Amino acid sequence: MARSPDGESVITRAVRILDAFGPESTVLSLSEVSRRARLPLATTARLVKEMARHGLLDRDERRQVLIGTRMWELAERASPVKDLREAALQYMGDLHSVVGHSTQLGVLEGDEALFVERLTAPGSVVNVTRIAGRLPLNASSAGLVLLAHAPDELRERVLRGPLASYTPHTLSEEQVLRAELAEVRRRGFAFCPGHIHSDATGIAVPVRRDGRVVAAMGLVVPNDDTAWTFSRPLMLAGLSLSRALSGTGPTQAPARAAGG
Amino acid sequence: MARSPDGESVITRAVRILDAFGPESTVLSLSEVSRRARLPLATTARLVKEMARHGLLDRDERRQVLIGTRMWELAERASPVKDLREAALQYMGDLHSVVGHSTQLGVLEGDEALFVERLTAPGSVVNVTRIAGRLPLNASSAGLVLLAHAPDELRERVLRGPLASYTPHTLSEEQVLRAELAEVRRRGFAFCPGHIHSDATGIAVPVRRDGRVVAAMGLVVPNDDTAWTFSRPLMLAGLSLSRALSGTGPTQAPARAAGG
DNA sequence: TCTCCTCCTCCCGCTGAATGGAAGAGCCGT
DNA sequence: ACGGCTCTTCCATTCAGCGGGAGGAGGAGA
Repeated sequence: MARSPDGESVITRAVRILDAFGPESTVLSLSEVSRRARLPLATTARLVKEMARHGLLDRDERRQVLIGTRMWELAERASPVKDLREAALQYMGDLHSVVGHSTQLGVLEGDEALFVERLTAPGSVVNVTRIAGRLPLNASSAGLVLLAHAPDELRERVLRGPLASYTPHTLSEEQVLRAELAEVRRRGFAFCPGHIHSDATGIAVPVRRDGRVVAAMGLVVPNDDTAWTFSRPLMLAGLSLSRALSGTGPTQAPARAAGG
Repeated sequence: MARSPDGESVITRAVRILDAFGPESTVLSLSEVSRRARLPLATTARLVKEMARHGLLDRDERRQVLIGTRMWELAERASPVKDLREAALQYMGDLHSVVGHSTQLGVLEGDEALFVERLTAPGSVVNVTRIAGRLPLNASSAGLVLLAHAPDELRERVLRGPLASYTPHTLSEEQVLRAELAEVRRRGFAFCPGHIHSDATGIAVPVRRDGRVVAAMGLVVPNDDTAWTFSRPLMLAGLSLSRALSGTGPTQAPARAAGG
């Protein structure tokens, strides 16, 4: 939408600039931003200046660029995720203290699972998720739950699209995945032994607000015979959280179907 | 910077749209957004559509507009506030469990104190702060600490500017405020009995990263003779948190001086 | 049922803000 | 001193953004 050769709107470019930052790259030089965002340096400089003027970005004493506090404020003040996290945190805490393994909460964002909250157990099995981190829908237990209850259009798109694979156990074939999604819906939870890491089992249940699945709460436990036993407390916690979310809040946490 | 009569860039308008949302207005109709952002309806519609395309905004089944999850992700993934909150939360928790009153963490953002974390005590005295909420620098205890250690340019601007007043005890005169800031620096904490609400006393200490004040940790306790006694545990918690923040992290949480 | 109102989307011609190559200034290590 | 990096500034070009207004959809009231 811009008069540039590649035809992009200012907002697209601004998002690309914000996207240049990540957990491993919180502080970037202007040219690093330019390279990561694939934008001409002059354009990057102008946009960064403008965004910094509004506090979306910040520049330290060395003129390095970082995400601004205002960005956090705008996102936090009115985000539906905030309600969800606050409501979920106590139930996640209870669950975490009972089962003693990593507990996490994921929502559907684009065509992936976005993890919005996590409680880690010291010395637990490997856990690749992190707050504000993403995992493919077909590979993670939370992703399977979200995918199983997603709008048809999104589910079909993901099923047809390329499916990520972490281990030999990852569900990366359409028919197998399709069958498992039906099983997840029937059984009420997703059970993923070794799907992401061979030593870990992911289990996840749907979290509903007024009947609609808005998130998935999950556990990461050791991949052994006892893994199944964690499904019952997890399901209970999921039902409790769903009950707490339903009926009261005017705000709906939407499961976005629209892609990029 | 835009060709519109009022001369604003696209980014300015986008921020104005995001600013239309708040804790009391998380879900808005398009025309409400248009009115709050003071933008023509057609312009608002176009920008909202574009922003929703990138997940910065979302639209529910009734076409109502709300903040998108992507917004939260972009802010959370790389924000310096994230580090600060995560590091602070355990010390705040300890403090909270020892003193049994509301505990909060504020940073300097623009010309105000922005509260980024809070632990509330059930049945505690009134506490007007909320997460992602703001208070004037001269009125709140956290604000006084931040102002006392702010760059000269910012401090002088605030001192000269209009000073908010909540109660007769609010420091709303330049000379009184100036003297108190010196006292805050000397004494090491801010003590604000009845400055915001006559029943409550705010106390706050600086939180430093590598010597630089990056935040203020505060308590809200009853406004009585015992209030002073809370200053010592608070100072201790502040020193512990500062020590935990210093020396390790590569990221600096910048105290923005530039205004809007 | 009809009217009135508000809500929203789409159309479309105008125009000046955004663009990005290039020039130049600064900084560092060799 | 020099090559290689950084970043800022300049400026002619031009198309993305603009927003008034038409028109459709939906809901409340009569």
